[in-house]
Parts: sequence; structure tokens; C-alpha cells
Amino acid sequence: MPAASIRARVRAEMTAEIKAVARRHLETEGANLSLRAVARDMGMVSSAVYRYFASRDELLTALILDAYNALGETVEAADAAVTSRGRLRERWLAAARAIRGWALASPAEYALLYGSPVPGYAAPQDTIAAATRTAAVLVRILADGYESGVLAAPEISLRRPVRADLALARDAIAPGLPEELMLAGMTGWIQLFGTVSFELFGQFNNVIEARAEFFDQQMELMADLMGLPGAPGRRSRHGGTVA
Amino acid sequence: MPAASIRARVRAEMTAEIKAVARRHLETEGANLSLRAVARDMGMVSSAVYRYFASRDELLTALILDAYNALGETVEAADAAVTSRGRLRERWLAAARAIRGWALASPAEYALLYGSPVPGYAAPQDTIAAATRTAAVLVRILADGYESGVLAAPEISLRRPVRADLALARDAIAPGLPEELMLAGMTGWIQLFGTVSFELFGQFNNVIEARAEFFDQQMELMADLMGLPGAPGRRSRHGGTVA
DNA sequence: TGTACATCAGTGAACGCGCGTTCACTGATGTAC
DNA sequence: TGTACATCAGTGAACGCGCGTTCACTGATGTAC
Repeated sequence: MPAASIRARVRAEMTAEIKAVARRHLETEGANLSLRAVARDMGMVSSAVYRYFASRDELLTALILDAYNALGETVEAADAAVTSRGRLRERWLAAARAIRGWALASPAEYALLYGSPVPGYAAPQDTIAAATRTAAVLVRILADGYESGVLAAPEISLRRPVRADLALARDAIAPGLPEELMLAGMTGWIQLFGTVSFELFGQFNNVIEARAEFFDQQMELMADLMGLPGAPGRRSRHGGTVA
Repeated sequence: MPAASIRARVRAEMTAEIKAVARRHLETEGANLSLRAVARDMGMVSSAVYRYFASRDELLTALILDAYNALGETVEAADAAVTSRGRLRERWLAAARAIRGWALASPAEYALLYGSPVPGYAAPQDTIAAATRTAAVLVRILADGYESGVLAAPEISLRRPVRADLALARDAIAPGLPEELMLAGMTGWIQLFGTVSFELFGQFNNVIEARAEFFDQQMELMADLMGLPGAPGRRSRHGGTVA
């Protein structure tokens, strides 16, 4: 191995370690991330961190990007693990639980992505692509159902501008999917993250104790709403039929 | 007017002004509220603020309490403004839009209540009661429908621990309401705040532009799900019937 | 293979700033007799 | 009504701390000939 690549590898490792320490700090300090504190924890002087990140914001951006990708990967893996691709409800539940699981395991990173925006910090373009990854998995499930004829567009009367927005979002991920199904997907998407955020941000304190069960219940309800076939013990109430 | 009460009134006015200035600061700084900056803006020395609030956390708590109550009042007023109390769908939509309207008008305060928790800050008991106020309005709408026989409990198979949680939450607000309706209400509640949070926290950037319409669309869908009668132009799909 | 030079990681001191909180104080406002 | 005392709001200085970022530097690692 040439010596040059050793330096490169050490550099990559240091970068990764700085991010790892920063992630640990997020856990206790929220988005008030301190470069000096991170450096202290790594046993370096604060100015040394500037060899790896040009500023505090750049470090934050890297953390956000990593988090989006970590979540995206987790969800993609959870969906892919359902080998019977036609079992849409299972895939939906697997993806939903994977998102909640990741959020519970990495609450600070979740807050970074889905909590209140960090004051004075503007997310650069790069993060937007990474952010789409998770949503794409959910839309793919509906698209698979539609393409195989299992799912039909629900009868919702869409207002024109909403239809236009949905069409644009749809085209990038699953062209051909009816806007009505796209809307149902967004409803599920919002409900999913809404429930996780309420749980993590304290809205369920002293109200909902059986959180995993409550989450599942909500997700089953959304599966019904989206028309995913295979409700446990009763017919789907939106007329989805198994092929 | 006795002189003593002048002092008391001035004190109340000063307290209110400190909070008003602090609210303005939240707008730009997020939850990183600085006592010194507030004092500076008021033209006083920072230590003077301690005559009114014992600590930064106490000021934050006061702001949170005020925000919960402002939101609660807004929603209560919006619901009360629907004079035909039997028009449940209208009441639901009025309440939902009032919440979104308040959130858009006071994004920083909204973030304080429903965003990521402030690091190192623990909400005291007092805030919990105020937090219930808004949810109570939503539950009341369902309870009115149930008591007048317009709404029936949907056929959802509730898992036991979820039923227990719902029953407990229900007893404080609307005893007698079936847990199944309570669940539907929570679904709507989560969807409502989930949609508002996504809008305010940037998740709709470059995705949904027609935000008011999209919100309405989601809320209509939730009205359907809860079984509120009176869908515009089509029959409610959950079998709710107009009395 | 060995040497001369260039690149890079990390140091230590400094700049200029902001923060929450305490404390002894001054002077105005309110209360009791 | 007038005076003596108590309460209270606001001041100014200080304590002890933390922050992001810059800069000239040392010494180790890598590259070219």
C-alpha cells in the first residue's frame, strides 16, 4: 500500500471520528453543537478540527447528510427484507417500524432532520436529495401495488394546485402513479413522522404509554386508508382486493 | 386608585413587555433565548430582568405557558364561532385551520411547543394542563357527534394496552366516548400537527407549494376517516350519516 | 536507495465576543403611625 | 397631613465561563528526482 493512501485513510478515519463524537454531543446538547467541545473530547486543540471541516456549519451539514442517508439505508433494507414483494402491507409496516426504530435509537439525529430548524443554519442543496430517499421507499410500495393492479386510485376529488404539486413530486419517483394514490401516500408519510415526532418530542408524555402498539395501530389504520390489502382479521375498508 | 396598585400594574406591564420582547427574540434565535439580549432590547441592564423572572428557564416556561394558552384560546374561539354546533365537519375544519393559522403567525412559539425539545430544559407540570386545551377542543367535536347519535364508533380492533391509554385520556375530557372514536380523533390530531410541522419545519420545501389547499385536503381526508358527515359533493366514505 | 523539497496535521496563543447569575448600591415609591 | 421606615426597581461592576475563528509555528509524512 503506497504511503499516500495511508495519509488519506487516516484522514478519513479522523473525519469519521469527529462526526461520531459530534453525534454523541448532539444527544445531550441538541443542535447547539460546539466545535470546541468536540475537539476537547477528541483530545485535540479546537483549531485542529478546521483541518477537517471549514466551519461549524459544514460539520452540521455533514451530520445531517449522514443522518438522512443512515435513515434511508435503514428503511431501504427493511423494505428489501420483505421477500414477498407483493405483500404491500407487510412492506409498509416494515418500513414504518424501521423509521420509528431508527428515530428511537438516534433521537438527536432525528430531531436534526425533523425537528425545529436550527436557528441561523440553512440546509444546502445536497441535503435535499438525501432527504428524498426515505419518502421514495414509501412511494415505491404504492407504485408496485398500482403497477401490479392490486391498488387502485381512491376516489378523492383533488384540488387542481394540489394535483399539480403531487404530479411533480410523483414524476421524480414513480411516473404513472395516479395523483390520488400519491396523496394517500403523503397522508401515510405525514402520519408516520407525525406519530414519531409526537412520541420523541414529548407530546405523548402522560397520555400514551403503549407506544409501540399505538404506533402499529396508527400504521395499520394508514394501511387501510391507502388501500393496502391484507388487514389482519377483517376486510380492508377501502376496497383494496388481493390479486 | 391606591398607589400600591400602580406599582403592581407597572410590574404586570413590565413582565408582559419582557415576554413580548423575548417572543420577538425567539423568532430569530430559536430556543437559544438570551436574557442579556432581551434586557438590552428593553434598555435595561441584564440583572434587572431578575426582578421579574428568577432565571432564564422561568422566562422560557412563562413563554411556553402563554403560547399553549394563546393557541388554546384561538382554537376554542374558532370552534365556538361555528354557530350550528351540529356541523361537525365545519367545526373540525375551523379548528384545524385556526391551529395552522396560529402556527404560521407564530412559528417560533409553535416550534417551542411542538418542535424538538430545548436541550437542558424540562417542562414543569403546569404546562401539561395548558397543553391539553387544544386537544380537548378536537375531542369535544367527536364527543358532541357521538352524544347526538351522529357519530358511531368505527369498527377498529383495538389492542388492549392502546385501549387502556385511550380510555385514560378520554376520561378527563369526554367520559363515555368509545375508545375507537378516541383513536380516530388522535389520528386526526396527529395528522393535523404533523402536516403543520412538516410545513413549518421545511419538509414541504420544493415539494408542496399549494400549502393551504394541501392542508385542507388532508383535513378533509381526516374528517372522512373520523366519520364526520357532510363531505363536499360526495358521500362520506366511512358511513357517517347526517341526522 | 537517498536526498531535497513540498504537503499536511496538529499546536498554542490570541482576538473579540457573548452568556447567566450574584451582589452591594442608589433612589424612588408605598405604608404605618 | 407629615414624618420615619420598609419595600422595591433598576444600576454597574464583577465572576467565571464558553464560543468560533485566525494565524504563525513545528514536526512528521509523502513525492520527485
